[in-house]
Amino acid sequence: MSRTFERGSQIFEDERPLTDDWDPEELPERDGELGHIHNALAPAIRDTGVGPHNMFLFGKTGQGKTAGIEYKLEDLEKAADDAGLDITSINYNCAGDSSSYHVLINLVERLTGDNLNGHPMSKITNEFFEAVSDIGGTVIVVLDEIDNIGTSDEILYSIPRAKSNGNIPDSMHLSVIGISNNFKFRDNLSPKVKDTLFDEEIHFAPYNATQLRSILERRADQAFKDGVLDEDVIPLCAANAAQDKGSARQALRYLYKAGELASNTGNEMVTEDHVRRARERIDRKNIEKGIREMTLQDQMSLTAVVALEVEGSTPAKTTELYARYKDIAREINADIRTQRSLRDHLLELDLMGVVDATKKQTGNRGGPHYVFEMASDLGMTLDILSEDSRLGDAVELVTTNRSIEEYLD
DNA sequence: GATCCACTGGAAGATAAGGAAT
DNA sequence: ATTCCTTATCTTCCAGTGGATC
Repeated sequence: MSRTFERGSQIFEDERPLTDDWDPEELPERDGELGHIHNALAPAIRDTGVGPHNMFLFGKTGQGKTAGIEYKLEDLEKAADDAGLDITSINYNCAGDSSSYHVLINLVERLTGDNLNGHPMSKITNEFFEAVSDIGGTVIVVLDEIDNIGTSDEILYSIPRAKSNGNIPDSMHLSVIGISNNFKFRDNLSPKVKDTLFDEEIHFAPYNATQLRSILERRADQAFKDGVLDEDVIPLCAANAAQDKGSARQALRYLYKAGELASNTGNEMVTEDHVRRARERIDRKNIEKGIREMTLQDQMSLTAVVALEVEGSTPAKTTELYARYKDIAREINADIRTQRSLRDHLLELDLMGVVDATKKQTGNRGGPHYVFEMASDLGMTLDILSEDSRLGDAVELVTTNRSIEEYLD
């Protein structure tokens, strides 16, 4: 069977609004947060001696943090033009930089064209402030995904203090806006950075199903041809994403994939069934990626949860999981860690969203303890784990145990 | 209501691996 | 090649928690 490539689509009018790098024209679902940002930026336009406040935006991925700040900065620059004020924003994404040093080098390269890699930190810092001084007026540095710099947070300290340290002229303003989806990063920052940086902390809470629905509707309007979406398609995508992470990005992926499935198979309508299949594929990809990137210890911990889940004995306590974990580690000849360590791994898996950890205060012996169970799809997880070259044997053992038990029943 | 117990959470120190400096 | 530094990951240890038990 041979297919010819065809121009145009029965389904899509314009696919761009469904992709990650689309800049939305409005964000009504984020009115509250945008209001906060507005207030924090407002001093720049008032021009009464103070620059815009430093800000820290945090919230999980796909909550409109980046889109929100870009949206307000655009507003601000327009207002500055009208008012004849000199305001410049520098947008920088720290993904791929592992320290303040890297970030500064790349910022300097972007501003001056010189790559100063290898030079001492102090020279690079000076070079950066000189470049900023050349721009003059009000300069706002936006550092997206700032958590990548880990604990080397000098840059977050030096930018807010630039004026009082005499690095830039008194006549100008320099502020920094940090964006992060990692809550731990915020807690681990050094106290002096917290002092200087957090004039404003703005939290982006996950979208609920209704909000996701209106976001999807707006994008779908532009992306799809009229009337090709079954009426349940958008609510289903929204509900699925809301239940999981509350991420707009995720909801859009479901919708886009569903559209592609319909388009590729020559259907004229996108149906609920397409959404279901799109979701299965995307979720499986996500779980696969997550598991592949785990350390062996994480994978074995997960296998232990899977094993007990298969037997129907979840939610299970740490001790029960530890016994199973030891069996698994022995089976594949891996190092056996302590129970304390396993607990940390299990809690780590909880953060990733693969398993669910619940803290209980009751129990036949009292005192606090955790119970763990699977959060992601058991069948898919089992499938993916058993494909692993090393863990496969252990997984087989787990499933064989089940068949023996079923036999005994 | 004192004591017990299974578990937690945090700290301190050990160990290994990777990178930079010498 | 060797030494030093940093970072990540574990282990060991132990006080703290709070319902169960006597």
